[in-house]
Amino acid sequence: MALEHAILVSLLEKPGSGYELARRFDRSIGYFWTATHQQIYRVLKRMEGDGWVEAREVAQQGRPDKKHYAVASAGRAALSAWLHEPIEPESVRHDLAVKIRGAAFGDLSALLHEVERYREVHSERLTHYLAGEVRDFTGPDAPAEPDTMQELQHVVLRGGIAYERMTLAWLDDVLVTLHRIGERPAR
Amino acid sequence: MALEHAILVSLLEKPGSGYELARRFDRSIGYFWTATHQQIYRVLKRMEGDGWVEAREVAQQGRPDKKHYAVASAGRAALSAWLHEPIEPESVRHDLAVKIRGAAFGDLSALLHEVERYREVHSERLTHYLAGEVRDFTGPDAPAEPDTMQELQHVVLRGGIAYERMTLAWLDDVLVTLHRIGERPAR
DNA sequence: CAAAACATGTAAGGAGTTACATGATTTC
DNA sequence: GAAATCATGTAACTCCTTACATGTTTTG
Repeated sequence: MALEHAILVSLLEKPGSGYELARRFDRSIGYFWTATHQQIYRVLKRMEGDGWVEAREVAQQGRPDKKHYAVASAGRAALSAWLHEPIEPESVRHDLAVKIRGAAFGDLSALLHEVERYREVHSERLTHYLAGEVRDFTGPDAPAEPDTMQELQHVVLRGGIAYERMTLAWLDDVLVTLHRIGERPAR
Repeated sequence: MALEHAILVSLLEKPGSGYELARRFDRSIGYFWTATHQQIYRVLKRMEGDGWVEAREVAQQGRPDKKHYAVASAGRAALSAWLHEPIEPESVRHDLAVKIRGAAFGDLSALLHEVERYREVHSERLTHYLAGEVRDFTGPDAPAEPDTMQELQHVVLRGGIAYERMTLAWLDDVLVTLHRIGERPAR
C-alpha cells in the first residue's frame, strides 16, 4: 500500500487541501499513482487520526471551508520507515496484452482498432510529459541549478517519457505484426 | 476487470485445472496479469456458474481429484464481446517513483539500495524473457512457420522484453542522478 | 525424513471503484 | 442559463491479499 505514502510525498512537496491533492493526482504525482477524491478524503481522515498529518480549517468567503493539511513529524517518520522497507517490484496488469493473446480466438480487426486507440492515448501522454519537462526542467523558465527535490522529480518524469516512447514503439510492432498476419494466407 | 478474460484466453490456449492455471499465472500469462490460486478458484467457480467454462471431474490415483476446465461457447462469446469493448489504458501504480520523490525528504542511501534491488529483479526478468523467446520463437526448436496464436504470443513477449530493457536503462539513469546529487555541494 | 509438488478450498480484511449527495461561485 | 470549478463527504460493492486448512506423493 502506498497511497498514504504518495500523499505524504505530495504534502511534503507542498501542503494543501484534500481537493488540491485530488487535482494533483490527476497530473504530477498522478502519472505514477492514481487516486480518486473519495479515496483521498478517506485516507486523509485516517492519516489525521494516526497523527501523520495535521489539519487546519480555513474559512473562505463564497467557498466552502477547506482543511489545509501539512505533514506532522509522525508522518515524516512513517515515510522514512517506508523508504527503508524493501518492496517487491509491482505486479503488472496489462489489459492490452490479454486482448492481444485473446485476439487469436476472436476478431483481429477489433484488436486493430483498440491498438490504434492506445497509440493515440500514449502519444498524447508523451506530448504532455515532454511539455512538462520543458516547462519545469529544461526550458528558459526552469531553475538553472535544480535542488534535490527537482532533480528527483525530473528523473521520475524521464522515466515516464521513456515508458511512453517504449510503449509507442511496441504498439507499432503490434500493428506491423497484425498486418503481417492479415496479409498472409491462412494456415 | 480482466481476470475472467485472462483465464478465458489461457484456457483457450490450453484447457486445464485451476491448479494448472495458477501455475501459468506464475509465468507466461502471469507476466502481464497476476493472480493467486485463491482468486483463480473463486473466479473459476463463478465462471462455471455463468456457463463460461465447463468442468469435468478427473479422478486420479494417489492425487486429489482435479477439475479439468474448458471454455464453453458462452465464454467464447464473452471474450469476443470484451475484445470489442474499448478499454482505457490502465492507470499506473509505481511504488518506486513515489519512493524516489519521497527520498528528497528522507534518506537517499536507503533509496540507492532499493534502486539496486529493483535493478537486479528487472535484470533477472529480462534474462528469463529472452530465454523464453529463444525457446519458443527464435531458437532451433521453434516452429519455422508460426501460427496466429504464436505470432501474437511472441509480440506480447517482445513487449515484455522492451519494458524490461527500458526499465533497466531508466534505473541506470536514476543511479547516475543519485550519484550526481551525492557528489555535489549541498545547496 | 523433510521439502516441494499436486490439488482445492474458506475466511477476514484492506483497497479501489462507482454512484449518490450537497451547494455556492465563476466562467462561457 | 448551463457547465465547470471549488470543496467535502457517505454508501455499496467489487476486487485483491494474506492467512489458515487439509492431505497425499514424489523428489532430494
